[in-house]
Formats: sequence, C-alpha cells, structure tokens
Amino acid sequence: VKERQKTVYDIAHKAGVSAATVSRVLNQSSKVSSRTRERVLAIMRDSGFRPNRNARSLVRGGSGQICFLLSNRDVAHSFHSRILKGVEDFCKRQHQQVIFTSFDYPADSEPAPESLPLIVRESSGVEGVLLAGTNYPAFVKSIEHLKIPYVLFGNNLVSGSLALPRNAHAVCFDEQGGAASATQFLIELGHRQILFVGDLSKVWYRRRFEGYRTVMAERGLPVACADIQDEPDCFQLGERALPVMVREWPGTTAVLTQDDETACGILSGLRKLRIRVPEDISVVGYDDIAEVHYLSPALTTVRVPKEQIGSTMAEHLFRVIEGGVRRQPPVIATEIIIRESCARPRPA
Amino acid sequence: VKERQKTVYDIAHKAGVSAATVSRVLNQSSKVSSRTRERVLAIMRDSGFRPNRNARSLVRGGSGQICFLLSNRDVAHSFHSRILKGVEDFCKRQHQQVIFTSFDYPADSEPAPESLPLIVRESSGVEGVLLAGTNYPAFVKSIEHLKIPYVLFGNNLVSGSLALPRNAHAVCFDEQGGAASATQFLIELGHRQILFVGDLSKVWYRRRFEGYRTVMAERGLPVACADIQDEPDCFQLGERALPVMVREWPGTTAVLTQDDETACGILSGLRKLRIRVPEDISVVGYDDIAEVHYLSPALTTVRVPKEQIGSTMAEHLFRVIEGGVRRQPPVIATEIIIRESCARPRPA
DNA sequence: CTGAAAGCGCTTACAG
DNA sequence: CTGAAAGCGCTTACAG
Repeated sequence: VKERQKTVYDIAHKAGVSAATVSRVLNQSSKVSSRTRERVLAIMRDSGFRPNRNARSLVRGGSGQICFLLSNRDVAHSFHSRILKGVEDFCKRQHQQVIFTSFDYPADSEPAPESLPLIVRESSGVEGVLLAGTNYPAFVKSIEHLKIPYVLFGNNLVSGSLALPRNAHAVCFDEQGGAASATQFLIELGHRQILFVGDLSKVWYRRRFEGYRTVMAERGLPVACADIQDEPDCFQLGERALPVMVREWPGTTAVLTQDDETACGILSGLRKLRIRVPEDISVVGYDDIAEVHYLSPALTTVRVPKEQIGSTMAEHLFRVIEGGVRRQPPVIATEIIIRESCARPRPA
Repeated sequence: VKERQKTVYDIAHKAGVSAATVSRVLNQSSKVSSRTRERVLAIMRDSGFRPNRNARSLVRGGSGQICFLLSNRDVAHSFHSRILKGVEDFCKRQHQQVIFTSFDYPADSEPAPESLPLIVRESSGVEGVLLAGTNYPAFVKSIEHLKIPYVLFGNNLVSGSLALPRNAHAVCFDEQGGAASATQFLIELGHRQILFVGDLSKVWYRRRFEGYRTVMAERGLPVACADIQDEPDCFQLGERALPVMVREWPGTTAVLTQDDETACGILSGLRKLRIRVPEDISVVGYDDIAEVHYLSPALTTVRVPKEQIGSTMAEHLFRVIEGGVRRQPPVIATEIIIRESCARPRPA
C-alpha cells in the first residue's frame, strides 16, 4: 500500500502558494519572505516531502554523480578499496555522489559500445568516470568515444600496441622511485647482494624492477632477478622463489620483492627453511597493504599512498569536468616505511 | 566547446520518424519494423546518441540504483569491502547500479532529516538502501521515517535503549555459533584451559564470548576471559592481553580471540616471549580477513562469509522493494577454517 | 517577494 | 507498425 510521493504541487497547494515558490525554498533561494518560507518548510516536514531527484537532475542537466569504474579487479583487495576511499572522501566535500561499478572485460579488444556499463553509456548519468583497476588502451579508447570526462589510474594500464588517446588524463604514482629508494636503503644498510623477486611479464612489476636495476647499476652492484612468471598467486610466487634463490644466488643477503604478498610468501618460505629475518636475510615488500605490519617481523615496505591516488584522481576529474585542463595531474610520491624486516648483513 | 547532447528528437528528425519510434527502438520494443529499426540504430550510432538517464528515470519512476550506505566504518577494511563486493555482484545480475556512500554519525542521537545523505533523502534517487557498517537504532529509525526500503547488516547494530522498528529487516551471520564451533574444535583437540581474549564492552565481541562461554559451561570447563577495554587497536589489544594471560591463567594451552587482528597481536607477543605456536599454545582468530593465511603459522580462524552477507542483503532488499516480505532473511552460517595455528596441547 | 508558463528529454497510452 | 500529445516533477526566466 505504497502511497504516492508528494510533489511540489501538493506542497504548494497546502501552503497556498505556487510550485515556483516551493521550489525556491527548496533551493535556498533568498527571494522568499521568511513567513512563507517557514510555512512551506513546516508543511514539507509534516507531509514527509522528498523532492524527486530525477526531475531535479533533468532540469539541472546533471546528476552530481561520478562513477568509480573498477576494471578487472576486486574491491576486496585493499589496494583498490583504499583508492575508492580516497575518492569518496574527496567527493563528499564536493557534494558529489560516487557510483561504484566493477567491470571485467577481455584484454585489448575494443569493447562494443553496448557492452559498456549502462551508467556511463547514458548521458547525464554521471558527470565523469574514474577508470580504476587494470585497464587496456582499447577500453580507454571506447570510453573516449563516449565524450565523457574521465581520469585513469595510470600505473595499472597495460599498454599494448595501441597508444592512449592524446588527451587522456592519468594519475600515476612513482613506482620506479619507490623501488629505487628501497634499493638505496638496503645498500646503505651494507647489503651488496640484493635479489629482486618478481614477475617481469607484468609492466608494473617491471617498472619496480627497473627502479632496482638502475640503482644497482649506478653503484656497480650485481643485478639479480628471480623472474617467476605464470604464477597468479603472489604468495606462492614468493615461496617458489626461494629454491631459485638458494640455487642461483646463494650469497643473497637481502630480497626486494615485487609486492607485499610476495614478501609474505618469502617470509613464510624462509621460516620453513629456518632462515631468520632480519638476522640472516633482509626482506622488503612493496605497496604497504593493510595487515602487513601485523606480521612478525613487521615488514619494511614501500608505501603507496592509495587514498591520495584516489583523491587526486577525483580532484583532477572535477577539473576536467569544469573544462580546460591542459596539464597532467601530479605524480604521487612513494616512501619507504622502515619496520623490522631489515638489518645490516651479517659480517661474512 | 562542448556540443549539445543529441536527443531523441534529433535522431527522429534525421531518420524521418517520430520521437516515439526512436524511443521504441531504444527500448527494444518489438513493434518497430526492422527496416526503420536499422535506420534509426545506424543514425544513433553515427551521431553518438546517448539517451538521457534522468529523463528516463523520471518517466519510469525509478532510477535502478540502490545505495550501499557504510556507516562509521572504513571501506578499506576488507570486512566491509567484501560485503560491498557481494552486493555489487548480486546487483549486476539484477541490472541495478550501486551507489556507494559512507556516512559517519554520532552514536544514538536521532539525526535530523536534513543531515541524512542527500541521495537517500531525495525521492527516486535510489530504490532502496543497504545499511552497512556499524549502526545505532536512532539512525535506523530516521531511515525508517523516509519510508524507503532498507535492509540492515544486523550484527554490527549497537542496540541501545531504543528498539529497532518492528518491520526492520536485518541480515545476520551466526556470530555465536562460530565461536561455539571454534571452542568445540579446541576441546576436541584436547584443550581444557582455553582463554578468550576480547573486549566485552562491544556487543559483537560479547556475542562471540557467549558462544565460547556456553560450550565451556556445557563441558564443565573453566571460563576464562581477558576482557580488555578501551583499546581501539585490536593488534595492541592482543599484545596487551599476554601479560594478563601469563599472570592470571598461566596454565592456558589455547587462546580464542575476538578477531583476527587481535590474534595477530597475540601471535606477535607470543613470538617476542619465545612461546611457539602451535607447539606451546594454540591460537584461533575470527573473521578470516584477507592476508591472515599469509601469516606463519597460518591462522586457524572462523570464516564469516562476507560476500554472502552482501548478496543476501541485496537479494532481500529487492524483495522488500517488490513489496510484501514478511519474513526475516536467513541467518548466514559461519565455519571454522583449520590452518596451522592449532595443535594438541603438550602433555603436562 | 510571488505566480503563470515553458521547458528539461524521455515514455506511453491512444488513435489510426 | 507509426505519430501526436500528454505527462513524469522539477526549475527558471519573465512579468508583475
């Protein structure tokens, strides 16, 4: 027994004014006498009036919503939910709503327009879209065709043969720099034989490897990489790296990993081999995902400021929406977080 | 230089048909000759036509969106983001969009209607709302006043003096049962002196304690609880519990914790005291948050099916929206996940 | 300060 | 199968 929603006309009628006046009090317009305003307000309260959002958005030409479109990834992964949080916090201040949508698509075949999420396909559904998660250029291109403002999370773009649209805006964090400073840190601690563990078939991990490689090369130190591919589970990848390390680089005193999960795998494997961390070997992670400092020993890692990535994406999107942004958004800095998993190498 | 969006009239004009016909092809209506359909479709494609969502929603009387309203909690906490994921997955199948909104409010003072999130305050903004996170009856009441369909995540409701509205729908998981089976499990392993570590000032943890207490009492075993309050960080809480345990219950052979983070704190503290897990003492967590099986030893814990909670909430909400649900949704079962942190107690 | 009227961009009976 | 017209519930110049 659902009763019809009240409209501005219902309120106007009861208050003995016009719908225009009701609309004016709804929109805080100053040109309403306080007497009528109070009366209208009281009637709205009593009758439980709720303005129709679709009608408002229609006449205003906008919905005040942006879309957080998470591609090919799980929100339950804290890396992405923290980005979402950053977006939401920023949008709250801008009085914008965030629509959350996940979308999985096959790599690099330009999706048919009708396969794109309805909310971005339709006009005035959202003011703009944030392309989060892992994306491919072909998809970005088809978003581009929609002529809707968008900002991309740049680090997880898998660049294929297709280039990104010229005017694409991407927020990136300094992936290479983070790996470089982690390497620096280990070297300053006295390490010389530092092993990188990761899957170089992934662009993002390769970028981390490059940060490591560059610093090692500069210092004239040996570059060593356990490149383990086709292992979707990073924890497993870490465990699998250990025998490789023992066999090929037995003198390793420190391990720099592609990410925290891999580091967890390494830690677990090391523990089984009764190799102590950090006494016998130092380990550094990457990402600073939650719970990683609950490990014992707590993991030294590279912090990626995920919420800042989110808020920067949102901020930049609003700029794009306002129109006329030329510049790319700033690159987000990373920093090393020193906890318990690293120490000076044992004297030989 | 933003060009005006095309409307159905623009398309109709170019195609030499009426707007009604354009609308019909847009809505897959069967009563359009395939010749006109093709022509209209082609023109829509060429001109990059995107139907206006607000206009559609206005005339249809609904937006096809529901709101995931996360109260007083962080999405970055995987417990909640997994619930969100469950919601999203379910909604995708129902062709509903999910609006994500977080909302913090003070405990138990009924919020003024105008302080409620705009998206739920307005009519036709969302079809219904999912009250996730931690909530208080006064807030639920003010949502109730909106006369909008809603479903509550029941376990984290802090029941104060106010009762919940009679017809409130809540999805709950079996918190007590999970603790009971964990206790059962430890007893079967041979443990007799089992300590519960938690903060009994929180209803949800007290429920877990009750599960433990009931089973212990049934078996005639001693109930022991390190009740540590006013410690917001559960990891710290776990660490702080250790001296208490050593002092008051030195014979403890197994610890049942209020949640996984607390268990991490216990594990870390135990390690510092050189007490081995599970050889010297067994530890059980609760929640089965991500990454917890990356610990060494991997944590035995009670799994809370978070995504299932989300999908059940969404499913039930759609029922409420359709109208005429009498029954409460099913209680979600928990299960114990056995990993490496428990063993038989050492012979005395 | 207030009202009558037009318009936002669709959809949907109603006729034909 | 197709079109003319009314209507969804607001907002906003335009007059007064």
